[in-house]
Amino acid sequence: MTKPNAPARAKPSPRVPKPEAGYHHGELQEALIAASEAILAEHGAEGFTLREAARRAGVSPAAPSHHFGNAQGLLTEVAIRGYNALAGALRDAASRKQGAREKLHAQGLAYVEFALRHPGRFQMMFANKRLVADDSRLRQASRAAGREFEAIIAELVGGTPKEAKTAAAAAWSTVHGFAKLALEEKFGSLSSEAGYREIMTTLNHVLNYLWPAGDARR
Amino acid sequence: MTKPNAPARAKPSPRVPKPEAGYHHGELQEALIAASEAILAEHGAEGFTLREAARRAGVSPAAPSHHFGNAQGLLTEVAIRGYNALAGALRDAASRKQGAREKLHAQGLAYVEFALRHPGRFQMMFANKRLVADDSRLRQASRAAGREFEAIIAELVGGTPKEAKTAAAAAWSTVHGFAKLALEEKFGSLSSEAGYREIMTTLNHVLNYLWPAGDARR
DNA sequence: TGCCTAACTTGACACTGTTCAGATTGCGGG
DNA sequence: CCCGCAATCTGAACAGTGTCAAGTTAGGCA
Repeated sequence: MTKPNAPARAKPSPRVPKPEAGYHHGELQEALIAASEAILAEHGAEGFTLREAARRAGVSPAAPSHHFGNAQGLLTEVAIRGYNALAGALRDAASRKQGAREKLHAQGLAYVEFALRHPGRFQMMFANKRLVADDSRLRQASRAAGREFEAIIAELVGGTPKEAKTAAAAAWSTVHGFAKLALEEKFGSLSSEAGYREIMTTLNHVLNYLWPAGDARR
Repeated sequence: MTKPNAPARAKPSPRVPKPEAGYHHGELQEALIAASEAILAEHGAEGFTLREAARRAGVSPAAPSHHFGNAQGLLTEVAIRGYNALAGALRDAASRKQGAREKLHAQGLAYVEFALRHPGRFQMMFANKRLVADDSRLRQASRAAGREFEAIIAELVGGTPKEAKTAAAAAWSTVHGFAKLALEEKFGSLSSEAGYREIMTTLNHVLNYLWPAGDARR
């Protein structure tokens, strides 16, 4: 029950080894990442444990070090994928709308929704001390996600690049702060789906307040 | 060298016991809280350890449990004091200015300054999983700090209580998100005083952008 | 076929938070 | 004055953590 990869039907492709061999797991990197994401989903960022990830992947506690160096290395990989998923969600949300303001609102909703639906992963993405903070791929993934914002912002505010940068910082701060405060239950309980929806409508009001329709700063 | 309280000169006041007696420390609660705050200041929220706090207070690792139950209890006390300090900083900042908009800007700067000057304490205040999240005194302290915002916001936006609540959520989200992102170095390095000042001017731009002088929503 | 090397295990170490029985202390009541 | 008792703190233990060095296995290439 704990192993995520039930051998429903052994893949017939010849080069994929059986996932449960003794030594030589074969796909340990992927298995460890998947296990880590499962732990984050189940127990949040504070509940992650390298040994538990190894346990779920069916290997000894020392095995991950050969692939990721240490726990920070593994979590960095998880965070990179998280940023990629976030960037995808932001891009998706914007692509479904027309007009810069509508795109930005949709991105804000998508950002908070991502945070509330995957709290552990989200918190870990922004837990610099638990990651290899200066990893170039991590920084790149983070900046790529940020650029999804900046692209829409530039479309919305026009103006000089400096103005656009300010507006992007403002937008990111708003949705990030809202997500963080919501996750700490500062806007009410999150345990029920009703509470979740209430918080999302509060977010809608906030976005309408800070980025109104006929914005003179446009 | 690790003990913060060097017995420079034994206080002559009769009722204060010597701080280094064997059993019966006398002021253990305060000593543990002070030690915890020192650890947070030196090593951040991730660096806190109950045993280290006990060590600095000159006491066995089991001693704190008699006063705070467990590590969460001690950290909850630290967080309460943090919220009180934050509320004081917000009140101070507002009291130095005239006009609702100026007060709000000053509060925003004070909020971020608090976060950047005391990162460990700030992060711990919002680390629900490491605190007794439903402690009534903690909730009260948190709401008291929030009210410092709401008071100014109500003055600024007027309108219905619902509008004021929306605006307060917007303001808190903005400064909280900015502080969190700044602490994760998403706006540049924080290691130098120059970087710190640059980030604070960015915050100024953000505040001017989101709450401009001649705000039509006022 | 045989061997080299990457992949993984084993066992250990220094930590962590928490529990529990017992030692110590000082305060209040006689 | 002093003595019992409750509050306070210790010491040792336990289960669990991340990481390292050294040993073992097996996949694939010569």
